[in-house]
Amino acid sequence: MNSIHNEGRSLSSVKAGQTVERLFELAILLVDGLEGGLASRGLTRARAELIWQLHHQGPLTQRTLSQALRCTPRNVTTLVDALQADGFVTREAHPTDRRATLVTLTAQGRETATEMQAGYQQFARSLFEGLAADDLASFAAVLEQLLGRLRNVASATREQP
Amino acid sequence: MNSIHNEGRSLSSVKAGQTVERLFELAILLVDGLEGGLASRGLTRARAELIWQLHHQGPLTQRTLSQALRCTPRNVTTLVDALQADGFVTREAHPTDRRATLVTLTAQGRETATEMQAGYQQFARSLFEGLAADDLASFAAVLEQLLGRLRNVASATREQP
DNA sequence: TATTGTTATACTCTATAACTATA
DNA sequence: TATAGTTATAGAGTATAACAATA
Repeated sequence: MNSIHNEGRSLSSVKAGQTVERLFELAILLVDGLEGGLASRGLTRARAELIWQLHHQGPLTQRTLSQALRCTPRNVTTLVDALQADGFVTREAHPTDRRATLVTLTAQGRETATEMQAGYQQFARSLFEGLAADDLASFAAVLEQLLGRLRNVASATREQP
Repeated sequence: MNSIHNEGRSLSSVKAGQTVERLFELAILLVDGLEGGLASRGLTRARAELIWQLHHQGPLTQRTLSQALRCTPRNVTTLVDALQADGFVTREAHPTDRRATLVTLTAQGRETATEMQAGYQQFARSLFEGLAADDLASFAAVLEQLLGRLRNVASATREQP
């Protein structure tokens, strides 16, 4: 008797658990796939994110980069060192603040960023290829809801950890 | 004129790109949230995954663990060293193969695994709370399709990198 | 001869703390 | 005094290669 009474709730609960499992699996596959593509260009995820920021925002100080990447200034030093050694970025003098350095993409860095962007869009198209527009739209809508909840949790956690 | 002709395809393409961006954001939030919870128990993601395997499959050799975790045997040595030092696992003699060691959860390890599982289910319920069963079902269906594609890509990449 | 786990070594990401040059 | 970036040091995950004990 209880089984009938609880059926809806139990099923939803099980479904929710399974779906979260799938979401985690998806997360892992996405990140792994991304890193595989980056490795073939001699990049790691952290270094690629730095290039990505510069590509979208133009030259930035290391201070700004450390905030954009949510890591310490010391960490940015290491990343920029590596990217500079591999020819992706240069350190330029800041026009008005002699303490700061402007990290700037080289031609090679810009080319790499452009390739990453193209690969990303190609990946997006192939992932959803053949999916009905309606299905994509409703999937995206639920995804947006989930993201809203998660962003709230994340920002609350950052403020009061 | 071209804009009308291409509208459907362009819109889908844009939507696909946006949705992939959201998927990546979701992946990051999921992993970050997970790691926050683990850190409060003195665990890292890699160590938690090892505990998770033992919890679901019982005592395993390090060889088997290295395959389950997709990392080198050497890496497993480091993880087991750390987990053993913190009291989560022990190394036991293999009953028939004197080369192998069986990594086994301690009482503390089992308790931690149980807590992780409870937290995971709680998280799953709260993430989907209030979402209509239909929406959840169709979301899960699309998710399953995407996973199918990604798994193919991933396994193909592993075999011919 | 093949397999299990280890020592040795190295690279990457990350962090805190102390310090230099500049604002 | 505060800020930008560095040196110094450390922990964690990961990898390859060489080696021991055992199968």
